[in-house]
Amino acid sequence: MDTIGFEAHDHKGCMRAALAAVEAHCTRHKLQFTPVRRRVLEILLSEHRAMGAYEILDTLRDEGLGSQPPVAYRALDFLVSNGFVHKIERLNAFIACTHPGQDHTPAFLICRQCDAVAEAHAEPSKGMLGRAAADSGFVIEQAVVEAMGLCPQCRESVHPCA
Amino acid sequence: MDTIGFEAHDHKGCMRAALAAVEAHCTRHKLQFTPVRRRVLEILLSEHRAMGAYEILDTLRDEGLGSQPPVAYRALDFLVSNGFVHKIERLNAFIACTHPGQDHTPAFLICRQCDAVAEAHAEPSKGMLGRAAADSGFVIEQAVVEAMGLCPQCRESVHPCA
DNA sequence: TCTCCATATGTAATATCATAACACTCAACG
DNA sequence: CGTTGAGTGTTATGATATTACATATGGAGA
Repeated sequence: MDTIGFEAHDHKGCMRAALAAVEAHCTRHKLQFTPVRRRVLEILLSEHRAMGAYEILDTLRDEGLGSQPPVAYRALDFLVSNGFVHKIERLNAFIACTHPGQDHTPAFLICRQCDAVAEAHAEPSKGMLGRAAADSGFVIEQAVVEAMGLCPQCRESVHPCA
Repeated sequence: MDTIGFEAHDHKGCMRAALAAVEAHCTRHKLQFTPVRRRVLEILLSEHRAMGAYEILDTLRDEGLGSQPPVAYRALDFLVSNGFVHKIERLNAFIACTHPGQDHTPAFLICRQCDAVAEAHAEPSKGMLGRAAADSGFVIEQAVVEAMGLCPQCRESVHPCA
C-alpha cells in the first residue's frame, strides 16, 4: 500500500524528496518555481497537514513574502494545477502531495477528530462511478474523493462504545 | 443504472414523488417538515440543479419566508443531515437528492461547462479507498465523491478536437 | 541595446460563503 | 398555566476567495 498518513515517518526526508521531485518537474516542464511558490510548498510540507490559505498567508506575512490574499492563492493555484498540492474541498484547505510529479487522482482520509489527512489513490474511471459516467456519456476529467471518519489514533483514544 | 441526470424527464412527477417520500420519512421519524424547510426543498427540486445558499435565500426573501442567511442555512442543514439534499463541496452549492429516504453515499458527475449535476451511487468501502482505509485502520463514516468533466450535451456542442 | 511581450508579484477593494449570539414564538407536556 | 425545547427572526461578524489595476522582471526579436 502506498497510503501515507497516520504513521510516524521521516519528516525531513520526505520533505527533501518532495522538494527535489517538484524542482525536477519544474525544470523539465519549464515552470517557474519562484520563491513564493517554493515557500508555500515548504510550509505545507513541513506542517504535513491541511492548512487554510489565510493560515499560510500569515506565515508568508511574517517572513515578508507577501501580505495580501492573492499572493497565497496564486501560489496555491500554481501548486494545485501542477499537482504538487491538493485542495481538500471539505475543509477549504490545502495539503502537500505525498508523491508529486506523478499523474494521479488523490483520495483522502480525513479524521474528524484531529483533522489528520492521509492520501491514497483513487481510480474514478473504475467502479460504480466510472460505470455510471460511461453509461450516461459523461467524460470524467478530474475527481474529488474525500472520506471523513476516525483515524486509528483517535479511534483508540475515544474508545467509542464498548 | 440509476444515475439520474443528463436526460430529459418528468419534472413534475419526480418533484411530487420526492416530496411525498420526504413527507413520509419525516412523519415516520417525527421530524418537523416546516414551511421554510419544505419551500427550500421545493425550490431545489423544481430548479433541479445545484444552487448556492444565497440564491435560495433570494427566492425565500421574495416570498417573505425569511431574509437572513441563517434561515437558508438552517433549512439546508436540516435537509442535508437527513439526506434530502446534498451539498456539492466543489461548487459550494446544494442539490435535491434524487432518491430521498434511502441511506446512500452519493457520487456526483458535474459538468464544468453547463454546471449540470447527475447523482450516482458510490461505495466508499469498496475499491482502493476502502482498501486503503482498512489497511491503515481508518474508519470511514461518510464520503464525498465528485467528478468534474463534460456532460454528453456539452461534449457534443463543443466538438472538442478531432 | 532597446523594445515588446509574457509571466509573476504587490496592493486595495470587494465578492461570496457561512456562523455566532441572542431575542422571540409556539406547541407539547406535566 | 408555567416550563421546556425546537424552530425562526435578526444583527453582526467571521472565513474564504476573487477582481482589477499597478509594478517588476526576464527573455525574444528588431
